[in-house]
Amino acid sequence: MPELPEVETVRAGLARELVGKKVKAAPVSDGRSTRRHPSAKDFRALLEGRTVKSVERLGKYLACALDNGSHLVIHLGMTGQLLKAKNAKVPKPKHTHVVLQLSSNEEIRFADQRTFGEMFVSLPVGEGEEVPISRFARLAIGGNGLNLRSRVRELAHLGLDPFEDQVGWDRFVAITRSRHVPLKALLTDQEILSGLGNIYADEVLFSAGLRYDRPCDELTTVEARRLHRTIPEVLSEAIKAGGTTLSDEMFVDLEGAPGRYQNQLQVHTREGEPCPQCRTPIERVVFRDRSTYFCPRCQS
DNA sequence: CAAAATTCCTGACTGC
DNA sequence: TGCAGTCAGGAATTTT
Repeated sequence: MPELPEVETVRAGLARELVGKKVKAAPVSDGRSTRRHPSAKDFRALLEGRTVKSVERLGKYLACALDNGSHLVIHLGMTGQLLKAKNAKVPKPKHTHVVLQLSSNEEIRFADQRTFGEMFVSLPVGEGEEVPISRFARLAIGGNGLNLRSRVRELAHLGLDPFEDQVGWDRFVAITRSRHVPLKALLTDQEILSGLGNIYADEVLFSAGLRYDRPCDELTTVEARRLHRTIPEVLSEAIKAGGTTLSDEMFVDLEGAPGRYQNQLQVHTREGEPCPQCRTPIERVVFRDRSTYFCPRCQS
């Protein structure tokens, strides 16, 4: 459930708490969270003793640059949480799978009930090594060779990030015409656009006045431009509100505080409630095995 | 090749 | 009270 606004909220917290600190030890109690490494030992060996230089975000991924050129990459999956603790004595939350023990004696705990999330250390890209970048990511990277995609090979496949890669409407319109899928499938395909998930795809489509099942290559130029403009508008409002915490209370920031954007959702999780624009009841349909909420009157 | 379906996972909730 | 069934969905993998 963490999507771009939630991940950005966590990034800002990590930038405050982690930058300049050394990871003394990183014990792993559930290897599923470090599954990209052959064993938890390998993960620990690559991370322990390293100092964090910066914390970046691309799509729903976090990448902490380390002092030897590696990156600690984190994805929260559905239920992943990063929680700060003053010291090791503070009781660990349920489902804590990895603990970053810092030189300050503080800890960052990674808890993840459903284990869809992960952490891994990405080794530096060698000199002259070419990282294969997808067609859509190439549109995003432009002439920027310092882009995170070229420094972290595991993130090279990610499509346009609405904030990290700001493409003009003409390029965006071309992207909407490059595939023939329902609009919501386009918005949530991380290899085309990165950062949108089920919640914000619904919210963006409502704000743009477009139905989830419109074929993406049949939008008029005016409609595609409206969509292009709406994406960063909705996401930046959600970031301002600290992200969305639904009733499962799975998303919290580093301090354990929930977001506030759930109070501003226009349609998502609001089945049967009146549309904020026209008072028509919001509908819920199952689309591609996921819930989709929309206004049948305002969205076409 | 693109698009759609399946799989992973656990806790909350529903109905009997 | 217990218990089987259902639901939630990000992304890798498999199938069409």
